Formats: sequence, C-alpha cells, structure tokens
Amino acid sequence: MVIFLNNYVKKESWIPKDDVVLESAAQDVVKYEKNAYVLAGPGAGKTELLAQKACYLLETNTSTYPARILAISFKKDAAKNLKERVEKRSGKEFANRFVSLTYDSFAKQLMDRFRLAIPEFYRPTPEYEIVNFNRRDVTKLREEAEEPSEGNGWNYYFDYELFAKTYANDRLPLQTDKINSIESWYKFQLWKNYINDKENSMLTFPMISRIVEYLFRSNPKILRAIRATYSHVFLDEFQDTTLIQYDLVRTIFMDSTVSVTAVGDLKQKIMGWAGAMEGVFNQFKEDFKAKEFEMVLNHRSAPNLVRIQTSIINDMMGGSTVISPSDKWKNEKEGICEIWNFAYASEEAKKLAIEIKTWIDQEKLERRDIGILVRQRADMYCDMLIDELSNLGIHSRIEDQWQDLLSENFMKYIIDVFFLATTDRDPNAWSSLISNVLSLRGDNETESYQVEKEINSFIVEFKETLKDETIKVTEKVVEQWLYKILTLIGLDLIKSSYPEYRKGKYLEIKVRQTAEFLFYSYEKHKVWNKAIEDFLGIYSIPIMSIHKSKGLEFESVILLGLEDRAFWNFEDSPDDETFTFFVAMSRAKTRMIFTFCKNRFYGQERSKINVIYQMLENADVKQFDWT
DNA sequence: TTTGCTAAGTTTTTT
DNA sequence: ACTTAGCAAA
Repeated sequence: MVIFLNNYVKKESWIPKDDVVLESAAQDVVKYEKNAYVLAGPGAGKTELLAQKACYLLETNTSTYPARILAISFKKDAAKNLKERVEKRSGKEFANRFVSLTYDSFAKQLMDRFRLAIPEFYRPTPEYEIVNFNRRDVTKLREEAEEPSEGNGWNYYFDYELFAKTYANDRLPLQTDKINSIESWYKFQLWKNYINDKENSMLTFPMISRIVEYLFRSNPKILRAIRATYSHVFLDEFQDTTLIQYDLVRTIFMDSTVSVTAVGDLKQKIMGWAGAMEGVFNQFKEDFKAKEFEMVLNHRSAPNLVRIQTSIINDMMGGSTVISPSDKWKNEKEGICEIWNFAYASEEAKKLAIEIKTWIDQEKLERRDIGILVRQRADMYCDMLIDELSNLGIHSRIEDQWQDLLSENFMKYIIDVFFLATTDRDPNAWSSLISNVLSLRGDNETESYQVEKEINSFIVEFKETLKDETIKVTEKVVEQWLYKILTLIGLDLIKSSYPEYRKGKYLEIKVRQTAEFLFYSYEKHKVWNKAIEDFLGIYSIPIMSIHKSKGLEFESVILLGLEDRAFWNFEDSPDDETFTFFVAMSRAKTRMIFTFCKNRFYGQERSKINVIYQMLENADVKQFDWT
C-alpha cells in the first residue's frame, strides 16, 4: 500500500470535523496523549468526543500508521454508532483503522485467534457453544455432580445466587490444590464440566474473558503483539464496567505505551445489580495513572431542565457542579418539568392520551419525539395508556420485542428488499443490500454484476407479487416470502456466517416472528410501504424501560409511575435507583412529566422514594393534581 | 382442573 | 414489594 504523507494534518492545525463545537475540556481530551478518564453527564456528547478524538489521532497520524484505535462498548448499537460517526467524520479510508467492538466480541475474537495457545485445561474445543449461566444452571450443576461427602469441615451452605454471579470472578488458573470450600469445589467442577467433559465445550462470556485474560497474562509474546496493534484504546460507558471486563483491559493495556481513554458518568451507574464495579474510575485512575477531565455542557436539554438536573446532581452527589445548557436556546425559562398526581390509573391514561394528542396536533411532534418510560413491566404499567392512545388514533408500542427482532443479523437483507420492492427508487437500500450480499459471499468483486442482476430480477418479480391483489396475504404467505428473500441472499450462507443461526431452530423462530410482526403491520395499513415503516416503528410512540432508554433522547418524556412499588429495590440500592430516576429525566430535551397514581394496581405510596420527591421539590418542580 | 404453597423474577448484554 | 412460575396435593 502506498502512503501519502501529505494526507496528514499537523496537530496544531487540526480542527473538529463537520463544524462540531467542542467545549474546552473536550478539546483537551482530544489532544491529551496519555491515559485519561472523562466524566461527562447526559447530553455532554461523549460519543462525539470519542469520534472526534479518533479523527484527530488518525488525521494527524498521532496514531502512527498502521496502528489501530480500539473502541470498546457494551452494546452492538453503541459500537456501530461510534464506528459510523468516525466514518462520517473522517471518511472510510481513515476509519478502516478504527476498530469498534463490544467487550464480548473483543474477547471472543482474541480467544478464537489464539485458541491453541490457551493452556490445555482451559482450552475449549474448536467448535463450542456460548451459553448463559444463571441460578437454575447452578442447581443443575449441583444435581448432576457427585458432591464430596460432608465431614471434611466445609460449610455446606450454598448461596446459589451469589455463585451464579461470581463463578468467574477469580483469576485463572484455579488453585486446585486449594479447594477448601464447597464453592471452590463447584467452581472447579464448572470449568471442568463445561470445557472438558463435553464433546463441544460450553462457555459463557465471563468465562471467555477470563480465559483471554489468563492467556495474555501468561504469554508475553502475544501480549506484545496486541500492544503493538493498537496505539489507543477508548472505553465507553466506563461506569458500567464489570470486574472481569476491567481485569481484561488492565492485563492487556496497563503499563504499556497504549494510551487508554475511559468515558462515563457516575450518575448514570444503573447496572450495579448486574455486576458493574464499584469505584471503577478511581481504580482506573490509580492503575493507569490517568488524568481526570470533566465536561460541563449539556447539549440536549432546555435551560430550565438543565437547571433542574443540575440541582438534582448536586443533591445526589454533594458538591456544587455547574452544568450549562447549549446556547442554541433563546430563553432560559425554556423547558418544562412537572409532577402529575392522579387518583386512578384510568384517569391518568385518559389525561396523558389527550395531552399527547395536543403535542402531536399543536406542537407537531412526531411519534418518535415522545418517549414513555417505566421502571419495569411496561405491559402492566402501560396497558390503559396504550388503549386510550389507540382510541385517539395514536399507536404506541412496547419496544423490547421489536428492538431485539430488528437487530437480528438477517434483518438488514429483509428490510432492504422490502424497501426496494415498495418504492420506485431507493439508492441507499440498493447499495447497502449489494454491499452486504457481496461481503456475505466473500467480497468477490468480479461477481458483483452477476449478483446485482440476480437481485434486481428478484425485486422486479417481488414488486409484482406485493401488488398482486389476487394473493390473499396471510402470516404463512409472508413467512414464505421471507424464506424466498433469504434463499436469494443465501440461506446456507446466512446460517454458516452467523453462529447464532447455525444450530437448532433459532433462525426459524425469528423468521416466523418477523412474519407475524410484518403481517400485523400489514393488517393495519393494507399497503406494504406503510406496513414496512410501521414494522420499523415510525408511526408508534415508543414505550420502554428506563434501562433501555439509556443513550436515547426525546423532545417530551413521560415517566409513568414515580412510585414506591415501581422502585421496589430502592431500599437495597438507593444510589443506583436514584440514578435510574436521573437517567429517565435526562432523556428529555424540552419536557419531562413524572406521574404518580394513588390507585395503580392496589395502592401506591411515595414514602420510600421520598428522597427523589424531595430533590424535585428542592429544584422547584411543581406538582399538579388531576382529580 | 383447581388450589395453595414456595421460590424466583423484576432492571440487561454479549456470538 | 409484589407478581408469577412451578410444583404438589386435592
């Protein structure tokens, strides 16, 4: 490859891409060359900061060619967004050297690549199955094992839940000469059973991370290799990092020349119950001798909401942080935050539905500009509201099932084919479909023409099928179409390329579900272009849990049920639960409504979460009684 | 089949 | 804190 040195920009003359304005702390982070961590609240632009930093490092050759930059996120979506943003800002050429992965795919890739270097006891079979390990699996493990008899002085009390959460917390190798408790005995049984006693090993992601950590800790050669591969590492949503993930990062990158930048927000640490490490920023600061940066702008919320959020931040964390809104807002009074009290859930649903209708009719809000959030069980909390909205002709939906289905690997092919078959021209869908199919088939450029021809003639025919009114559309028929599309793309290829489809009936189940949902959308609109948009959700108000809303934003947000029972875990984890409330309220750009309903289900109180109401009152948030 | 008890799940991601 | 899944007894 030829390198054109004059493609690079001098460090002094680099400016943020695409006219993005970075606050001064962010500019410092972009140019800071050593280990750093960035504390930044909601709407501060953490993703943008990382994207800009990547652009800077690549365009100035600070990340010296051919070194790569590695970004690690928790969710596929987040990893994809970051990659796309760097591509958009710097172009594909530079972005080729920007690797954006999830923790799990990062660890799995390394394990697959260096499998043969793994010590024998921990080395999985070439084909292995990825599984989850929960309380029930502990029970199964214990039922199947021939437990050593009592009498060796062990305490036989066994905390199943704790074991399911901590089975992989020890560094490898396990100290087999020091098996001195029933827990340590079962830990060993688990690794032995899952990796060695089966025709194909079974592994969980925490186990994979542990194996990879052990491999790099004990093998200087491959440790040097990976340290030479990456010049810089970005860690996103760092407050949610687990012990196992942190340990892996530490083993691979601590005390190396690789520069690590961690970004996150202590006030959005809401995954403690799933193992997020307490005090991970301080640990990082110590281990990596990292410098602290703090971002103090909020580009998302209107000034009045920023004022309220800031008041709550200072109540939660102590101190006197000052957060400033973006200067795009004309009036500092902009932004509404209110608590609405109701006596009955039916009244709450009616009032909210009418209110939402005025937002749509008078303020011209799109369905997707509104977010309805709940702490949990969206089905139970929102059934009345969904009905009332539907009475006013407004569709809303609980996003969970769609989110999962839409992110299936086969879905992009289906969506693009439907787009192409329902519109006259859709160059975006065409180019993404072709490039996806080509890369699935092994990127053979010479086949490109053949592939395009083949797909085009299918789409011409499929267009006619969709228009044909003599065909009675049923769920079964839609399912057959889906299989035709997948067969065109290459059903066997899809099965072999995506490991989750290789075994069992998983693909069949997901295709059937797609057919079911597509058919449901078609029944509503009776036209396929509307149906496909409906399937994607653009005509529906999204309803979701606060956890799922993390990272999203809406013009208007309703948090339904700011009540003791919704926050049932508040007494056990007051901090994380208060942060959960904070995550919800910080999704709103211009309007935040909290509701409390005295007679939801049986009866509601607000005494246990009184701290939250107190903070809202301190911030001068007004209450309204709608009864 | 119904009833009644107990234990488990609620908030989640990852190939 | 409360719902619900799973299982045993009736």
